[in-house]
Amino acid sequence: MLVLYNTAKRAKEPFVPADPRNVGLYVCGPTVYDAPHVGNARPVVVFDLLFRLLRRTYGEAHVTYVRNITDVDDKINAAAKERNVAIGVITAETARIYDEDTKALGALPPTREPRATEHIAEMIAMIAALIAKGHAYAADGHVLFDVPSMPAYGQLSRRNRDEMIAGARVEVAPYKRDPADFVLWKPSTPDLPGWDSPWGRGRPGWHIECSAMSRKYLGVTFDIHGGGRDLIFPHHENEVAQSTCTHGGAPLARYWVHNGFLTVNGEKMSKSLGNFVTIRDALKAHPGEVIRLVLMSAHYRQPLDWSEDVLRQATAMLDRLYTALAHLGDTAKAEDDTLAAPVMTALEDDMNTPEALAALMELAGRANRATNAPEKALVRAGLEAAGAALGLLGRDPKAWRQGDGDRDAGAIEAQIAARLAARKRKDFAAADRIRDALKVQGIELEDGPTGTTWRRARS
RNA sequence: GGCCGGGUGGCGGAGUGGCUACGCAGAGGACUGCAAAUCCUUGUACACCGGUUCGAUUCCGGUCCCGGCCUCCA
Repeated sequence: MLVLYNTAKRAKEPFVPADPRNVGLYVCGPTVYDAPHVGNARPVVVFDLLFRLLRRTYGEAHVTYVRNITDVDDKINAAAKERNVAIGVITAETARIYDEDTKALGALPPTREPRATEHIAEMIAMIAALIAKGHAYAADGHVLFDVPSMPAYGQLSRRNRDEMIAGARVEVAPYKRDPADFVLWKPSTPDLPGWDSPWGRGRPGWHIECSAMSRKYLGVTFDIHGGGRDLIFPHHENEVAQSTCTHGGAPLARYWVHNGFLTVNGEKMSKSLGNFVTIRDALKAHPGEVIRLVLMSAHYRQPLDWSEDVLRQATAMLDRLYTALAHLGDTAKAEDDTLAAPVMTALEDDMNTPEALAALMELAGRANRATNAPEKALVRAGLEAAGAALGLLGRDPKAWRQGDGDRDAGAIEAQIAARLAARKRKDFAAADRIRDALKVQGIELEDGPTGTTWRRARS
């Protein structure tokens, strides 16, 4: 039984889909104006984990995961202007990088990745419906959502209108009837992207795309809406307002799941603070699997501090796991994967990845202790099932330990053979010289009962 | 100012009203020609002050500190 912490209730709840044959998950995706950083990777990994969990429970064909791509936004316009290239160049390039980076982190592609610019008509229709129902109004070329028209506004983020107005740090635009009103549509000057609409040529506000696209691909009410916790307000609150008012009060999402931040020295990693590392740069120094494991090393709702030390620790954990797999040799896995159960149970408890990883490490210990084939087969089945649930351990242990570029393998094997010969004639000094020479090159030797194996040391 | 989170051993990080996960690092032992890998053993932890309780790290109240949202933000 999957249990999730529902932000709307501020409590853990059993997850029961409205229709188990058609489970819907919507996650706010990237605004494609700049290469994503590791903080942006956190929800990618967290919701990939949830996607895997749902698919495992309800069947791959019965889960729809939608993650949008926001390709119309003022930051994109600014980036295009700054680099003096067309907007389409920026969005295409950034979307490509995002795709490559998320793939490198072992994230499955979502079922759908709709783009905002391809759903302008749906947004216009929704805005028109909101105006018709008295929840929005046109003013000065803009269309605004009329917050006072919705008494329940603020439930998700648990803040009321008065507090927001009192705490507002921004000047209220003159065309707003109420300070809390937010933009659904805004006018575009000729140099900016724009679409014809009943309110003139313009472009959508920030929140409306998610309301329009989730409706189109998942329906009026769907199961889970996810994103970073910084989206709770205003983005998700406003999505709720737009969608429920368009749909006569039908709720937007039944469960809301929000991930905590990645921090650096305790502070949120963000573009504006400048304390970010792009996924791309992180991948230059570490395998994607290491980064993925780091992002799972803390519970998803907790802050997670990004540092060299956590990367080192995640690398050590993967070394241990892949060494354990190697220890199982070529024993085929058993049919029975019940040994993965503790990992699954931990994941079903609001995606408790630290506990799941602890259980996984215990399986590694068991693999190392296993002496007979039936037990090895059982442990392998457990490790593989648990690895698949976590999106880890998909590589060949030998490839992990020795690296993909095997260009030196022949030379290394030759050195190992020479050392073996030296050991046979008890010339340990010569044998150790060979081992030390390899070590300088980052090659570590391990003598086992079935011979000597080697691996590349990782920092 | 308003609203939210969080403070766990050298480090990362779960969890629990009483039996102190897991990993990394450290120590001792086994194995090894010596190592490495592996196995076994091992350590003083729960911000502070009160309260409830037979008993609190875990519940309640307060204090201090850190972070987040209220503006673009995963």
